[in-house]
Amino acid sequence: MRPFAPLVDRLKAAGLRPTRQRLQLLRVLGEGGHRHLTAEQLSAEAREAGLNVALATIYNTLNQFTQAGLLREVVVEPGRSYFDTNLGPHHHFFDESAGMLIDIPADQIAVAALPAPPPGKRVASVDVVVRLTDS
Amino acid sequence: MRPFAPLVDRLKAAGLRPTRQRLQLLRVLGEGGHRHLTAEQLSAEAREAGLNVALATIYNTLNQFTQAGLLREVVVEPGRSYFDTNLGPHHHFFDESAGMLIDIPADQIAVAALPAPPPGKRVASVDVVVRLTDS
DNA sequence: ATCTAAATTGGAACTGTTCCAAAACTATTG
DNA sequence: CAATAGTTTTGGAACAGTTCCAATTTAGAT
Repeated sequence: MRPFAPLVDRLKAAGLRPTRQRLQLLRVLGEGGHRHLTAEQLSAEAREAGLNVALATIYNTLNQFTQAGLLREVVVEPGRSYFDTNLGPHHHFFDESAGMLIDIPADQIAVAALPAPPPGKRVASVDVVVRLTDS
Repeated sequence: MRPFAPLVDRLKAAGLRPTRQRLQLLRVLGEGGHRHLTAEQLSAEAREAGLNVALATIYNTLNQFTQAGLLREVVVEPGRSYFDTNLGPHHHFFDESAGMLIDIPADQIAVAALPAPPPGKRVASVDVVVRLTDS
């Protein structure tokens, strides 16, 4: 059989049908540790890997994966979304000039004493972005 | 014709010519405490106030003010920028469903033990965004 | 195999923002 | 306060990233 079995299970567990495109993209995303990719970057990698996946599918898939908890969206720049394969608790350096994100392990930043959220609301996430410039 | 004097000074101090549009927008921005506005929102407020300022000028001005340190840009949503009139150190709640920002005073969030930035880079800012959803 | 619902596709549409050349303005100088 | 030079403003076109759409293809169940 194919070596896709674990990926298939991963998609099924997330409530997503294991289609060819989703499997291929999941595999590309999983290559080489934790990564931060934009839609265009993923599209380019898929093309390099010989896959041909429509850009609309890239967007659909990234959004579905995010919704399903297989990815996390990181918003650091207006007009562009990054998708993070690191699902554990952590934060980010953002190098604006390079447009690159670097993980910061959660235990290296202590966020203490969060004020209570407004009534009727609850905290969904706490995102810390440390912006970098050349020095 | 002189209730504008302090605003004129503020612009000059920032190295910006005190043009009619910049003065008018600076005044709108200064009304009613600290605020978080998008370009469209500022444009709408200006229109309501009877000013007519081109959208391109709104964008130019917001960017110039940000550059000059009269505003701060807050990135919480892909595809839309918020501009913050609160220049002091602080962080934000972001209510995604309402698209609204709420200030969190700096002393209510303790960010400790930041790791060293990569070589050749320095920390430009530390932005904490606490995302809210309905509970 | 057949069938139905879901996913993919390419392209058009849409949103927020920036760019552009022309016109209007601000500051300076005589 | 007039002429001038350099900025700023303007409306519209252009642009980037993303979403939408109708038609086609595919997955999973019968």
